[in-house]
Amino acid sequence: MGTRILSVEDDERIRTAVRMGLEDEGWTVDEAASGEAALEVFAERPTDVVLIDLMLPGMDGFAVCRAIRRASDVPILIVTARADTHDVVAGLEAGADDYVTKPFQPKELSARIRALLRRARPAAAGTSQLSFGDLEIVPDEGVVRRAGADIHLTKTEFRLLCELASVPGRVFSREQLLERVWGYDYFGDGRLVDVHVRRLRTKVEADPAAPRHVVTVRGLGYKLQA
Amino acid sequence: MGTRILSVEDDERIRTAVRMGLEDEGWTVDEAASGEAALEVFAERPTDVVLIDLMLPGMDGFAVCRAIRRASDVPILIVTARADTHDVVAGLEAGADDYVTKPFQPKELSARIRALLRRARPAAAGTSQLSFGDLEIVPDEGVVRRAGADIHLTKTEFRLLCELASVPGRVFSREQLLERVWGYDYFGDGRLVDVHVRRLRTKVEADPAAPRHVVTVRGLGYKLQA
DNA sequence: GGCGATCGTCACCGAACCGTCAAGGAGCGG
DNA sequence: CCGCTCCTTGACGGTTCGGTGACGATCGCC
Repeated sequence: MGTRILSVEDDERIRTAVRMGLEDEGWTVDEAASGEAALEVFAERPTDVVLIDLMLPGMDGFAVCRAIRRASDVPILIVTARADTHDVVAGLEAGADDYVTKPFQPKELSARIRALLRRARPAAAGTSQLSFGDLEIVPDEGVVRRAGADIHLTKTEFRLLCELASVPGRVFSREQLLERVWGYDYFGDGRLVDVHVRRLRTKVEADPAAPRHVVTVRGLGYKLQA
Repeated sequence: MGTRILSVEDDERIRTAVRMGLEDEGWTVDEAASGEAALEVFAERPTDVVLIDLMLPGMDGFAVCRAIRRASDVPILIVTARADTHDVVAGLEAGADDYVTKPFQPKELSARIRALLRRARPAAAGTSQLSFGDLEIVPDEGVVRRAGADIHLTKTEFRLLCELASVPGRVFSREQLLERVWGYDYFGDGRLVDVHVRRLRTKVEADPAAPRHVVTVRGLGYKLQA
């Protein structure tokens, strides 16, 4: 199996208790006592599930959640003493998949983690194809090449391209792109996606006026194709 | 967009309360007061999320959950008064994705549903694809292919084609098509459907003058065939 | 603190798309 | 063969939608 779980929790007693419960299930547990440490661990180790406490020294749990979600689709479970509905909603909006309030039973935590794994696993299996005709995407170091030549993309442009590339040929609506590229709680101008698509096209397309890769599907959204 | 939620709950007051909360989010709600009814509704309608109460007359919530899970990957959320850890674990083991205990806040329920949709959508979407001879319909990509070549359809044309394709060979009257493609409260020119059928034919048919797929049934309407 | 890169917003434009209409056919019954 | 009904066809304004260029705010780096 080799399921790795990252537990982000500043209270050492709870952290230990959580770890023992999870190890009883046969999972491997990484730990972090702060948000900053969590992001570091997450970047270094392959992680299958993340548990986050909301009350952390330094950056809070919501911020950690958003930061991780920006980089990955890993299942995130918030584990916290804050049971207020407002917090639950905020946590889920920040990209978390589940929200458990302390005190909780280890059995319930494990069951919820299993439920998340069950759903996440198949999705993680599909490794994204990263070549589209003369277009080549190299996720490490955020580089895109066309016909062998490096193209510099900004962070937003790159994320947009990666999102489109995640399911080649599939149409993504503007809402989906806003949600997945810009963040879950985005409210703003309706033209935002269009503008970035345009900027992306001027760099990626040989002839931006006649796009061959980043194609618009009127009334639906955009898609990427070879 | 048309997110459909099936709510399985025998207490009418709670059912109504749940429905109103969900409809506030812009979702469409189907309801069932028993497990048997739930399975029937589920088989008939496209469903994006299922909410299940554990305490039901006849077959209980766990059984409903397992039955649905056997047939589909649809996200399932258990909503119940039974807060015991044992029940939570049993529910999740039965295939549910989340477990919420009453009393709950509508906001929290909605947020949890959104979280489920977020994760389920990409996986569940790649299912539907239809073929009619040399004609191939791919709803996900908003694309129709004939003999491998992409054909561009407008949104209305595409919806019209999908509607006809939903039951191949069956004749759809103009009223039915107006209702299902354009909306329930449509009043207007009687020739609207004809015109769009024509536009559809010029794109989809090899020889628009002698349609082989989109066929007219005089006095009744149109149908799609191979 | 200054400067360039990047980002989000806005107003405008052109093209695509839609709904309507009127003028032909094509089928069908008498 | 005639006349009726139903369907097809071509064309035309109004509207919606996406593309475009520009502008100010913000960020990051020096």
